[in-house]
Amino acid sequence: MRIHRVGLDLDTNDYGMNLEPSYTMLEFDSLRALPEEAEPLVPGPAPSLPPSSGSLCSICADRATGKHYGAASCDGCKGFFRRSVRKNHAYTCRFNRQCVVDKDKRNQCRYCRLRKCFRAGMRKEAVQNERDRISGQRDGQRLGTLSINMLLQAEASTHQFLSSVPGIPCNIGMKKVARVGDVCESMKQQLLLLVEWAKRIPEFCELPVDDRVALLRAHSAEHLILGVARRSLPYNDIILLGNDFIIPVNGPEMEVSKVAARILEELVRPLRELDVTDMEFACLKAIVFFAPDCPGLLSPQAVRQVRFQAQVLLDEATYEQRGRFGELLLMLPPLQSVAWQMVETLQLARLLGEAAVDNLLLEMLLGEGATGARGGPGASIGAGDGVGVGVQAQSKGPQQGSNADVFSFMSSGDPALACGPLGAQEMLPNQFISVILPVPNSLPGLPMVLPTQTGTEVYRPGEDAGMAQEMPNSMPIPPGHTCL
Amino acid sequence: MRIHRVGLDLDTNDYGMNLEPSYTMLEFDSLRALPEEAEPLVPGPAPSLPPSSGSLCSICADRATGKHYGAASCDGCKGFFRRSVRKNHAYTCRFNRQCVVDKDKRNQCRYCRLRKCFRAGMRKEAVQNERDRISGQRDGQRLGTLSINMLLQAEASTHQFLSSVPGIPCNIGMKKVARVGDVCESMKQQLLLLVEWAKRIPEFCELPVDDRVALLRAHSAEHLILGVARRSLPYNDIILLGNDFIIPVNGPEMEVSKVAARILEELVRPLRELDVTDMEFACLKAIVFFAPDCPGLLSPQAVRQVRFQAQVLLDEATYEQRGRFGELLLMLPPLQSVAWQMVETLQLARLLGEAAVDNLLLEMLLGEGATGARGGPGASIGAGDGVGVGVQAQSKGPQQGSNADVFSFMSSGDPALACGPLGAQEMLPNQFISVILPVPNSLPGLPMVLPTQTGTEVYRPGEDAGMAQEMPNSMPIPPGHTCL
DNA sequence: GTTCCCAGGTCAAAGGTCGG
DNA sequence: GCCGACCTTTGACCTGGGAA
Repeated sequence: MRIHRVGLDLDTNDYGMNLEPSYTMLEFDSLRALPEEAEPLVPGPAPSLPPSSGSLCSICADRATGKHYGAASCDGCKGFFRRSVRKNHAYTCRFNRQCVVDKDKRNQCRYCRLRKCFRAGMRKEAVQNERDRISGQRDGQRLGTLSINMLLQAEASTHQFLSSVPGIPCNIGMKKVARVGDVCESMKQQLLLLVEWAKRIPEFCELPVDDRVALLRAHSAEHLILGVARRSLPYNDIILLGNDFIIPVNGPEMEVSKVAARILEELVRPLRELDVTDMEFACLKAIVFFAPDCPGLLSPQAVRQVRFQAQVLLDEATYEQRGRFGELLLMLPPLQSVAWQMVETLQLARLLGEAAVDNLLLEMLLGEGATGARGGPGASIGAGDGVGVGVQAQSKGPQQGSNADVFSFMSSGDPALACGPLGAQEMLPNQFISVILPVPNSLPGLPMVLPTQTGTEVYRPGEDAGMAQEMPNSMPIPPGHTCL
Repeated sequence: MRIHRVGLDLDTNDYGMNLEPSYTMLEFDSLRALPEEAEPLVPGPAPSLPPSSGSLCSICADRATGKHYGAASCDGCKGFFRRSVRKNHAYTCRFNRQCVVDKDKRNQCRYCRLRKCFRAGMRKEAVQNERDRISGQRDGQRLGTLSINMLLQAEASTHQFLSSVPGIPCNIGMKKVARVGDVCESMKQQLLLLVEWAKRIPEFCELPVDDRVALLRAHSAEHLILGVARRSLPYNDIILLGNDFIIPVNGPEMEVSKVAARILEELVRPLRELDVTDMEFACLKAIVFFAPDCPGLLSPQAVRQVRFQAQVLLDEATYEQRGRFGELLLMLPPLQSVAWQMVETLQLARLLGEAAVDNLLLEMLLGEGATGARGGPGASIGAGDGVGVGVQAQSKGPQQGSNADVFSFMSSGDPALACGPLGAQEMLPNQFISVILPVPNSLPGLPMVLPTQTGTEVYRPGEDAGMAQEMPNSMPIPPGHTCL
């Protein structure tokens, strides 16, 4: 703005350069050469002098609304000048370039009108670049196909079984200290909820079944820890399990309490200091889940894309606080570290006969052939010694009767260290798939918030792709319509 | 000048504006450039402007009028931020949320402008309601002292011993395949360079000595992997060690090659796809290094602040590409995972008697009482069985003769799993400290890139703070001026 | 007291909108 | 698609309070 004023005369000069020398309107020129006080004089044949009412448009003598682009002008000439300059219009005069430009006839010759704008002192340079639109339509945060709302819904669906509302502290004096069996039971519950959660993510459902299994196995321990950390946000010296048991940092089970202490110290505390929100948690969970490094993935690029969307969603959900996005993502290495210690502890407890480890836990947390074992502690303890052959048939989960009967998930005799990053998917047991991928029968009627989306319909090439259909809002997924 | 102008004005009169705009533009530009350039030189009413380039708006690079809401900014961005916060505006980007925000284009996307305001450090809370001021809210929000240039310099200092320039592929046909001893030798070299690197970071030098030791130990394995991944960026089927040996993915040492394969697959490949820059590497290294979760830290908050600065630097360095910052940070969990597998492999090789592991490696990679062991594979193998008591005295490192003689780093009989997160620092061996913390004598004369900065001078409250002095450019750190 | 910094505010003149 | 009456946003400039 300041520069405009300083350079005003010079700016005007420039306009002279591209005007045709054949035409001159000397009377106007002489006016322009004078200081700006001369402007109100109306040039040319206009007989009626402007009385006293201040400002007339120096182009068309209409009422001026102020100075625009260097000349007192009306809104019409202002807009005309802006449009002409913006679009770089090149008009031609159909007559003799002597057209009268006044309020009535100003639209009869654009060439002469624009020329008069310049002569009145309007400057090209005063027209700015296009700006952002004013009328904002919120499109909601969506990127690709992933949306915050969808993640929040998926998250909400896993809280329906909770006795307490997350984030609301309960009276912990009422709660019992978990024994090893309680811990395992809670873990199993949470793993089943993780499967339910994943099924709510359309991007997950569209993956090949082997990839779905691989993703579910790969970071299940981290999801358990993430969940317990979130649940424990209101507390200081205990962590709260999903089945309402607690683990005190100074509890009787040394190893377990040490994991609890790390959860509190390395996860709960920083998360509480950040005051992490539901949206952020939802994004973090998806980021952890869609790990493209997970071994044996058939379509790692698809997974990478989903994670990319999730991390950009988190970025956008946190952009109001500098550094917040980074701090949240930097929770993930300690999350991984704590998760591995948890698995190690579980492994140890199992080896010492302290814990009867459920098959689902065996498969998802301690199983080999997937990331959970590779490089993690599961690799070092118990994986190379025939663990997992002796099978306990248990299906005491309250939710959808687990039809896992017998696992025979030992396949290669490799020591876990030697487990390569690829080629693991073909040894996934069918039973495992059947455990974690049942059709969700009569899910509670969570409204589908995205009406324009195709809901949870699934494209299954070669199978029942033709069955894909639009689902109405607020309708539960019908029985038999599989997400997978 | 005035005559000139009049002449141009005459020209103005009748040229059609549709003729040869390019010519005029050039003419105009040359004219207009003069006053603009001359403006700052005018001594007249100029209010003591800082003549140096110090005050640019950190959002749009226009001239800043001071700090506003936490960030150096111009009046435009200041007003924009205030209006946006006051009215609780929710903008939408019409493009890809990557819009350039500079002086010319700052009005083209309000979403991206507001986002950049936040990224530059503006805080909602600094905008007040109505007229009432929040008393005593004079918040420094002191942005740290960490700078990209300093990190780049520290990084450069560790490349001085390299035979090949990083990033430039060499003829790998000339290189020898590493045997286990070569690998260990390279690791030791790199660990010593890590110590040198750390000493170049003033923030590191200001930490208590115990914290310095803890940080050096905590993530040394990750630094080795990060370094080797970077070095191997140009290659496909080998990784390149620091001592110029290579490890092929299909080499004779199965376990080693498997780690190499993971490095290539999970780190080198994504890093190459991102086309990671030196600046980004430097930031990542600092982010990994300053890990506040590292156990036994006396001043975790100080470490956390340094890491915060580093991650904000990385964020700012990657601003142009949406999602890039997140993708870079998401390299860290696989880095940790691969590092642990590497340590596990080393541990295994040592137990099997295949490798003679140097004391430094023992201490920094396999040592207990620090993060390296906690939750990682070092915890599962070899830590609980008396390993580490039998000590080999080796000091064959070519650089600065390692005066590490005997370690006795077993202290508590705890099984590794039980290693608590706190209270580990008092059992650090003095020898270790003396190995890694010598005063750097006569460092090579790397030019100080930031002339206005205070170089590497150290503020040491209570000690020799008075000695802090401006150091001239291109002057090596004088002998006896310790960073530690 | 004086100066500086950074909150607040103002309003001319840019911008955009959208029925005609 | 342009026009232009009508509305919003921008930012240069200003005021004032508190701290040094």
